[in-house]
Amino acid sequence: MDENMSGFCIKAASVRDNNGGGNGGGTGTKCGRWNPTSEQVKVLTDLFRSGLRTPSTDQIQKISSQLSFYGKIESKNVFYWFQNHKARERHKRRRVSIDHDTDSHHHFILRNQNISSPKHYNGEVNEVSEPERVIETLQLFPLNSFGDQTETDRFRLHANDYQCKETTALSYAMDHPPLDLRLSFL
Amino acid sequence: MDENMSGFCIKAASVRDNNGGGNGGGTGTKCGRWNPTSEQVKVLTDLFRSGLRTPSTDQIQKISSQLSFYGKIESKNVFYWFQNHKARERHKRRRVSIDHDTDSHHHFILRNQNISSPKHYNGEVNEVSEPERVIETLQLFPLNSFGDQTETDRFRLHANDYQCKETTALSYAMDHPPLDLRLSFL
DNA sequence: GTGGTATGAATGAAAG
DNA sequence: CTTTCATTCATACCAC
Repeated sequence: MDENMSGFCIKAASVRDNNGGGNGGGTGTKCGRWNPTSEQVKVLTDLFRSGLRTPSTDQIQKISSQLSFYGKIESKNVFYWFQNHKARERHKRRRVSIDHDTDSHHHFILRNQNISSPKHYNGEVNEVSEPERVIETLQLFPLNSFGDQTETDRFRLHANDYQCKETTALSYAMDHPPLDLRLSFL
Repeated sequence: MDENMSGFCIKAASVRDNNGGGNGGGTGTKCGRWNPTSEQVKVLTDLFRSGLRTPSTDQIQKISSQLSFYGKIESKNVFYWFQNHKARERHKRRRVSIDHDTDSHHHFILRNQNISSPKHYNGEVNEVSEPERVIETLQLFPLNSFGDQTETDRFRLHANDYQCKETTALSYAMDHPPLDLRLSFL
């Protein structure tokens, strides 16, 4: 594949290594895409946990500037990071709750061991439960900018009806289960 | 980072052994990550072969629910399975087609468009028709360090100017850089 | 014990 | 915002 990814990969550092220390030498001197330092991740996560979800352009620039202290970073990285983090947070949340709902009928495997898999580990390792707590420093920005989503939330009153998409034969066939034959739609 | 391993698998069954029959194999799978049962793999593979590539969320949920009969499984696992399977098939395929040039035509694929800058990140993100943004919060420091581009610079962010160029606002926040704490300016 | 391979999991980047 | 793609990390398992 061609790499004209605008790129440079001068930074030989970092990997998702671990040491909080520096961007240490990493396995992957491989470049091509941003590989955040632990500190960078920490700061970003911290900001996210503080309630920042969709930083404005200004905020992105500032964050990026600050994080460049720890290593190479661009604004778009920050942008993507927040987008991904937010999206995956939601996705995960959705998926987990679905799992817990549908999870209620397989307690007996009758194979060689009953599992008793605890299906209530519900918490994220990450305390995602923090509502929209906005730290006061965040409020230094205009409240009606995009710093908080009081406005966008209003559009989300209706549940993401996301569940009523297409009803293909496939999904139809999976609905009523004759157990093993449930896969007969194949 | 923010992923809980979600679990432990007490299931001693399954292995990617090969008998398509029972989930007998049982090398005594340790755990840490999902280890699909033979039946689970079989079903997933069949689904894949029947044309299913990227199941929607509800499909994933149904599949996962069905497969939970054979052992512990989560929606996440189904999601990842399809993701990986598709990607790896594509990868193999790509590798094959690259040196597929049996004839003298070099129609290499090169479906990699050059990714220069995130053209999507032009700031159009989600402006929900903000009539006017009234800054009613006190500005401890001017946001428009470079001028009045609070609105306009949304359309240019992808420069490689990630190096800090403003110092006015920042100098406020950091008397002396305690590193992490420098982001308090947000 | 070491290395290779298959594959689960994660995530940056981008497309839709 | 949601979904998909591509790459990489991590781990289980097998072979030697």
